Amino acid sequence: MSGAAERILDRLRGDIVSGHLRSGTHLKIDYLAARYDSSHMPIREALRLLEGEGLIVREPNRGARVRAVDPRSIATIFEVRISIESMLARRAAALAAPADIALLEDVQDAIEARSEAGDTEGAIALNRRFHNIIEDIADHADAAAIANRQCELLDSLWRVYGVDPSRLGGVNSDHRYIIQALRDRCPETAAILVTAHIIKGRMDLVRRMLEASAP
Amino acid sequence: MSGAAERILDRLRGDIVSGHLRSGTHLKIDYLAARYDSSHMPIREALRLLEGEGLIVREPNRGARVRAVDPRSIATIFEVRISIESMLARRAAALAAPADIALLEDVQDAIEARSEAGDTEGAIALNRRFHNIIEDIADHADAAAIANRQCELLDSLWRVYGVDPSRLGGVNSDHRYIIQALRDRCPETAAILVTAHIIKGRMDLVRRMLEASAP
DNA sequence: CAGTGGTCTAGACCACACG
DNA sequence: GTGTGGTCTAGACCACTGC
Repeated sequence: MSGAAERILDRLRGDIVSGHLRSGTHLKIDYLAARYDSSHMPIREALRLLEGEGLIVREPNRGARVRAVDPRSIATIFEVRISIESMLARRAAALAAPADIALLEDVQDAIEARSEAGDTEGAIALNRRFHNIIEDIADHADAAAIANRQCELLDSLWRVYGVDPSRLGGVNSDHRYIIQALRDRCPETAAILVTAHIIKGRMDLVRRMLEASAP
Repeated sequence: MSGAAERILDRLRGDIVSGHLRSGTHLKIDYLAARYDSSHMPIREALRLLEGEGLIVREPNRGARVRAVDPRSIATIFEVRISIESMLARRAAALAAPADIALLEDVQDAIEARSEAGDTEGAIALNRRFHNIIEDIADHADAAAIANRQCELLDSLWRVYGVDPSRLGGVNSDHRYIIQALRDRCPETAAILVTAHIIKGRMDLVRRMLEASAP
């Protein structure tokens, strides 16, 4: 990969979540093409992807504007994520085989090892893998694609606002309970646990954002 | 609108849901460009939209193939729709104002008038409007966009397999109960009613598909 | 009417898949 | 290596917005 569109995407996303481009800013195609030294098409592609992540809004014949990255709009983005991921958890609980459970436990062991070693970055990467495995078990590529589209945005936000290390303990506890719900084949339990897990992530992220804006 | 991409999209979707293009068929860009007398870009655009509707699958560097339009894959598409629309119903119940309820009742009156007059086509169009109003009340454009993306596909399927007129009575009954749940501000009730409403639509559609494939 | 967004053409180019 | 998908350039064109 690593085409022009992807490069533009990363730089634009960085400029938006870091606050360098204020919310409401009109993103003009010609300006962006000149700024990033490319033609129209990669710009359109990048804007399309940013719209999918919820970072900009596009109105027909009126172009793209930067969307507010505030707790309120973040909440609506999380709501989509919760709807999809709780459904995936329900499916995963119905479909999980013993080998899937064993794989999840191995990954969770690794996450906790990294946590205790203070390797937050490594723990975050494995955490992503943990949730991808559940999506694989659920065997629903369409829904997983919708859920994952927003992870790029969330990762950017965590990168800007930082992860509170005290958060890791609760995450690991949640994961163990989720694994058990999958092993016990309890779809509703798994859905509720995953929903709570995501909501707690939202609460932590919003708290970090508020702390950063009013120090 | 009415650009080349949209024209290609409609023709491709028609060829797929009507069975003219069998599931698994490899859709080659050059071939489609020649067939529809256009260049690469509108083809890519149409394929991108069809992927969003769930009618084709695309693998990196391997191109697009027609996805099976059978009851099983239809079920997974409906699952996304249920996740999103039940969430929207929950929001709508919390946000609905008296004026919103009055509008819904007006539209529902019109739907029933068309139903009794035998104007199935008109009833279907107003039915779409009914659900769009609920999405507006829910005030969540992102989620509504995801839900609506699949309506084109479902409309095409209903058009091919036909609507059983006996279905209309149940639909109208469901709508009246949904309106009441919104008026009473019962989020969970509204969510359950909408979920059941969509599931019943899926069951009716699948039955029509099975009847058509084994006459 | 000017500015802008959106789409399209025609063709070049690279990466990957498959034989 | 050939075919194909995917991306990109450069520029033309039309539709719509808003002065």
